[in-house]
Amino acid sequence: MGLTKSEIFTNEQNQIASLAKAFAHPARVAILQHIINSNTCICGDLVDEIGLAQATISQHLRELKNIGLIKGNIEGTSVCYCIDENNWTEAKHIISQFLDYESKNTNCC
Amino acid sequence: MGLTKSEIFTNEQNQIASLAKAFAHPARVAILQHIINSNTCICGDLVDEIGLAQATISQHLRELKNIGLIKGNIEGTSVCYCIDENNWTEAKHIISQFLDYESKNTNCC
DNA sequence: TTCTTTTATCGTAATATTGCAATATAATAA
DNA sequence: TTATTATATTGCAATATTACGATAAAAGAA
Repeated sequence: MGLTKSEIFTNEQNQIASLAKAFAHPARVAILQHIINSNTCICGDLVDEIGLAQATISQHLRELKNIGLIKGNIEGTSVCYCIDENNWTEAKHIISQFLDYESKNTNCC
Repeated sequence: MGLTKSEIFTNEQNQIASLAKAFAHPARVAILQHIINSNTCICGDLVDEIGLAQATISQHLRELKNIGLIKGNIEGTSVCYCIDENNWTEAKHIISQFLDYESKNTNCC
């Protein structure tokens, strides 16, 4: 047990859940907000601004990169991270569509 | 370790992460979609329609109820679950606002 | 009352996540 | 070359999540 039964759900359900999981930790939310709001997006800056160890930040960055929300460009010894705009927009659409429902069941509950 | 350091993040960051966590499992996405799309929202129907044990569905329902996305009304021996429209709308706004960013850094990366 | 139905909770095993020290890797500087 | 700097990876401990059988609780039926 303890293993999510992905195979019994639709691709859409699994995709929504995967995207939501990327946003489901405050450190990753903070990382994304920092990348969005600052003009620089150097990994080391994130370590300074967020109070977590370098290894931890790097791990969260990898998760965000794996799901495609950010991408990293090597600049000398540093890495500049930024939002992958295409994937971000797609993610926004998928989640918005899921959240955007018009109530039909005014008689229920 | 293994404990999220909530205290180093803003309330907004923690709130976004908590909401996202509710959507971060396909079973909960499926439950919400079923509640939204069907006219009935009886717990037992969800157990039949989704291929998970009754205890597991009940556990997911509790998580969704705890965060306020759904509410349950007792109807005889069954429980009718439905979306908490006010909280759902609020959650939608919080997440949409987070996802809705206009790119400023065309020169970055 | 007892039986049935429905949902919730408990207990537990398996797996996943979080966090960090230590270390490895890669690029540049001296 | 050897240092230095920045990031990634490894390994591990602590905690959280997922899933389900067993059982409890609550309401109605017999």
